[in-house]
Amino acid sequence: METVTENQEVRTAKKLEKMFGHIDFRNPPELCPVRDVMSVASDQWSTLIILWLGYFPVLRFNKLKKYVYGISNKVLSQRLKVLEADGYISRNAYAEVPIRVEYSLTEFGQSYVEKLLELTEWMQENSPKVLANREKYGLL
Amino acid sequence: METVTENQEVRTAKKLEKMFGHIDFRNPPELCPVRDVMSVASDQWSTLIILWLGYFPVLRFNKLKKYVYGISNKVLSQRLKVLEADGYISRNAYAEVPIRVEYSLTEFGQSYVEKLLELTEWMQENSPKVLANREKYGLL
DNA sequence: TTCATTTGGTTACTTTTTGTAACTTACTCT
DNA sequence: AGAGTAAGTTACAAAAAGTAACCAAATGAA
Repeated sequence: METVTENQEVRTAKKLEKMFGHIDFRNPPELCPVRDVMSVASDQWSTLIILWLGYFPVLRFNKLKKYVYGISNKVLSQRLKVLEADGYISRNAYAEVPIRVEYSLTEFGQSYVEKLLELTEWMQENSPKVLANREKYGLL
Repeated sequence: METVTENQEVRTAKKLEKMFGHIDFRNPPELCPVRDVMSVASDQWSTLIILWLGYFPVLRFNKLKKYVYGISNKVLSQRLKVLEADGYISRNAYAEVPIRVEYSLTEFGQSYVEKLLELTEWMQENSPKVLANREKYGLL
């Protein structure tokens, strides 16, 4: 089992240093809002919602529910509210009957989905490794 | 309120198409393991653990608990087991008294932390916007 | 006229996941 | 003998998530 090389360690440490300075993750959430912001945006359901809104420019409640397989009305509606409050998505309701409500990414949400796609891409490439690791670990 | 431009939409859609093809997120988790793999790795506590292990090459249980502010023994121990099973971290126990257990990233974990750092960097840059959005939304 | 249908949710209730804090093991130091 | 230490575990309480029934308001069908 290889340990981390000095170079790798230093490189990563410098990056983290630059990013967090003195307000690092050791602080409680009140003093480290990044933690809170991140936990909303990278929540399992939120990421799926955002990915689907990156795929289709506009989606209505029931379409979202269909694409985000397995989500409940309750959680979908909660997450949409929070994501709207945080500025990732916008909600537009039209006074038709039955009512029509359209959700879409804001520009800010667009910029986030780009990042999220990179992470997802990594996941897509590497999930076979993870599954293989799980198998191996299961045998121990 | 700007809607998404055609270009942006098409670009993102192509990326998602390339990435997921027919086994997309509409499928239940059994058929879409990426969802499951991702929900483990991007869990709030897991990301903090991994970031800290990217910062320090080796950390013992109680140090991790100190850095990952607010985590409980129970959850820390659960997450460490899962992250080990998934291949991100390795656990080395030394039969001293009291026992010494060292956690560190595997090479695979190193490659993940790089991606995670990019996302975190985006969060660090953009969390002020999110906080501002929340304020604004709160007034409505 | 009465009844079923539609969308975008909400509500009450159950189950699962988290958090809290006390406890454990095994050896060493006072 | 009693206290301390590291790395957890365990029992119990609180919070979050899942389930499924319900709602409003108008439209179309019987």
